[in-house]
Amino acid sequence: MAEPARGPGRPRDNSISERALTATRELLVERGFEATTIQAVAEHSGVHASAIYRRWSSRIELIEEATFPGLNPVSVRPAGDLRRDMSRFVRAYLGAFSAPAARAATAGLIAHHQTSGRSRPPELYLRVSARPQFREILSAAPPGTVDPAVDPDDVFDMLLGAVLSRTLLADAAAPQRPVGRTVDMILRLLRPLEGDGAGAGGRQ
Amino acid sequence: MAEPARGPGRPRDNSISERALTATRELLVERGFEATTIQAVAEHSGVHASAIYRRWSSRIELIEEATFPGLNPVSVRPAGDLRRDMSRFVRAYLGAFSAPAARAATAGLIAHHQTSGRSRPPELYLRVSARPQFREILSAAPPGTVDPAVDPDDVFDMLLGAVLSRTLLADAAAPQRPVGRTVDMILRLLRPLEGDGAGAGGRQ
Amino acid sequence: MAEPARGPGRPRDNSISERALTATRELLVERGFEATTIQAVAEHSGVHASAIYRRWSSRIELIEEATFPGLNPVSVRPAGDLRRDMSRFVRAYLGAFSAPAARAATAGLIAHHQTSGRSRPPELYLRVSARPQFREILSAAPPGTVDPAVDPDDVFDMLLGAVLSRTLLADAAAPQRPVGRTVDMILRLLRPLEGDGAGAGGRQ
Amino acid sequence: MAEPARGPGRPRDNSISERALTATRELLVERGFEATTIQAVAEHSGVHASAIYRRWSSRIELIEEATFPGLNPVSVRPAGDLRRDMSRFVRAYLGAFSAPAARAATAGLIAHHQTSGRSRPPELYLRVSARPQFREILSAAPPGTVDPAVDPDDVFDMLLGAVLSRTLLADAAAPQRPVGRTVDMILRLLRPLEGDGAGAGGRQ
DNA sequence: TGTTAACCGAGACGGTACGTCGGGTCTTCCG
DNA sequence: CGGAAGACCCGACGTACCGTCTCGGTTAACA
Repeated sequence: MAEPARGPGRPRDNSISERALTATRELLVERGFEATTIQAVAEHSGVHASAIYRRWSSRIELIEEATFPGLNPVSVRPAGDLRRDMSRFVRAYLGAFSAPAARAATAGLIAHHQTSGRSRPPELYLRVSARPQFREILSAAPPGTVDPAVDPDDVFDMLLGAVLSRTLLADAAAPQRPVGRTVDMILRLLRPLEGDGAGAGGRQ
Repeated sequence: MAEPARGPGRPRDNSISERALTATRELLVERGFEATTIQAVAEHSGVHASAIYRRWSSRIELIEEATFPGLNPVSVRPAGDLRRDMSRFVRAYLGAFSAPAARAATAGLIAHHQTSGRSRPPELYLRVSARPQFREILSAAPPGTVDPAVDPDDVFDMLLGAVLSRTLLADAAAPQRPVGRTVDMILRLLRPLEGDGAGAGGRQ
Repeated sequence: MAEPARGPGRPRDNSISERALTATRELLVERGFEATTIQAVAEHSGVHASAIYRRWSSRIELIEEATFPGLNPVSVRPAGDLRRDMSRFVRAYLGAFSAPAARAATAGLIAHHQTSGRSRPPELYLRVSARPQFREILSAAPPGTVDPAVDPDDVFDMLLGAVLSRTLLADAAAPQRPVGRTVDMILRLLRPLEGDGAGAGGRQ
Repeated sequence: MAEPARGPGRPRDNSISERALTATRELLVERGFEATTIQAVAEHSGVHASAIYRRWSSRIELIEEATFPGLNPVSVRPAGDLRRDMSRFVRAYLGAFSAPAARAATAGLIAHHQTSGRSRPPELYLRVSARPQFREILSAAPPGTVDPAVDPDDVFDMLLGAVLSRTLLADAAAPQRPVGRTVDMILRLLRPLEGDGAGAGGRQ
């Protein structure tokens, strides 16, 4: 967004960045995270490796930008209709991780960030901007729609299951579970208990 | 399990395997998945690298055996009390992933298996023997306790969220969310809808 | 020499050339031939590398100009007094190589010119204008002073030993052998043999 | 000489060392010192670069061993006949530097050792074991043959001129000046002055 | 009591990727 | 047009792991 300052010196050739990012995504899909080395990207894209190092300080940063550019996967204004809002949110949230390259990269990125430097918190990719958004949607829901006894964070963790099970674990070739089913599950979790609330949940 | 044939020749020194596995776990915790190389394990354990290659054909196999030996994380006989059975199951299931070394290895192993060889299906570590077990518990529940409209696989995916969010994303130093909360969530999902069942779930 | 045409446009800043050459000499002395890269000169002098490339087409040319500008190390008119003429010549000749920067550069320049391009003949730095001059001095010597059986080139080669042993091989910190000793050696070589000339030299 | 200890572990493949050294010499002659990189040696010899790094810690060490193995160029027992002894010595000494690969490497090696580390003194290649040897020959000469007023080191420096002028400066294709001429020059330097010794050389 | 076969350590081997640095060329902005 | 800045391709550098291999030297079970 916005040209990068444009000072003196030869400007960067944008097509080089694009070629590198595209090649990165292709390699992620075709050969996987481990094989997506800077050398391989250079060879596959025709860009010289040093031009890649000039832009990204490591292969991790390259892969991050190729798969999660900007890092703001979800941005939905709640309208007050719980099912409708949730449906849009889940669709957008899942969408950020459903691109083939993102699917191929997520586990590797998490593995990397669990350890080194902790430059970015490991859960960045999955929670950032999404968890607050999720809470916002719940706040906007009509009174009586959401059980106040339920912790939104607990529900959000459940939603993560749907995301990660599709992203990391499901066979890439298999058909994805439809999004609507996941929304139903979330709504089930939020629904207030009838009667006295002594049914399933309540303790602990 | 079962001694390895025991023909002529010098038998393997079991203490070497143990030292290697222990060092592997220590390195996973202290330095993370990427830094847990065979060379590092050799150096840290005092075992020579070739003795490690004699036992495990790659660093991935070494890490797998060090963190998920046997690969049967859960084994619970359902007793028919849904809350009680589910509580024991979730506790056992989470337990398999809560060891520090397993936490440090899971993402890396998933990343590896997403691609290469597909020797083992990627979701192995998380579903194997657990998904059928989960269904079994639901089957054993008293009639009327579990909504027949709910797909057990959808619920299981939600449970994965609780597992993975603790395993991969949460800060290792932060306190873990208590297991009971997760069990409540699962039971909420399974609870039949009052009235006609056309409430929250049903469409799509 | 002579201003460079002075057409339209901004004239060259001469101080830049000087700063670069000075920095080159300093780097040669402080860090040696290999470390005297164009990048290092740019950094050390505050002159941008591209301004250096505008003036010299390679680092070799830069170093050459910094250490042997003009390439006419010796220029002595012989007066006919052999010892006096030779003394002045040797002093001037050695002087051309005794500057610290020249000492540090000579071997590297020779190594470069042995191979590449042969743009300049490799022995340039050591013989050009000096070998003819040397012969001239011998011609100007009074008859009977110089043995006609001696090949001036052979003697000049010997003189090179004194030069190179000081330039390339002697420890920079060690005291230099005095010039007079070298002159004595040269004169010994030139002195005619007494008697029949059947003494030391003569055959071959 | 003498097998290299033969400890445990897989022994080194000697043919690899030989192939590398041979390729190094070939590249020195054909492409020169600067182009004799470890990569080029690897490619030209078919030996993998890592096998080269296992034996030599830098390209300088590789080139040193390829051109001056053992570093004892001269080893002559003086017999007491000055001309004969000197002739054998000069022949051997020149021989050490006359191999085409040595000619191509010497200047570069000197340039390198002038600076870095000073692991080996720069003049090593030219003086080691030769300067003492030279003095020994002079000592063994019959009395009256060598002028005691002459400093052997001064004479040796002159000899270096003959060596270096052939090694570094002469065109590789040109015919070499015959060795006998150089021996004559040396003997001229050593010859005692007739009469009182106050002739050509004396003081200063 | 030997054989024999597998173990163990050590370390060489050909590979691949890493990230850095220097080389020259070229392109842009500013004075 | 000169000068600073910096991107561009290129290639060498030396390090670290990978997984395979060949050794010399144990160490047991078996004949």
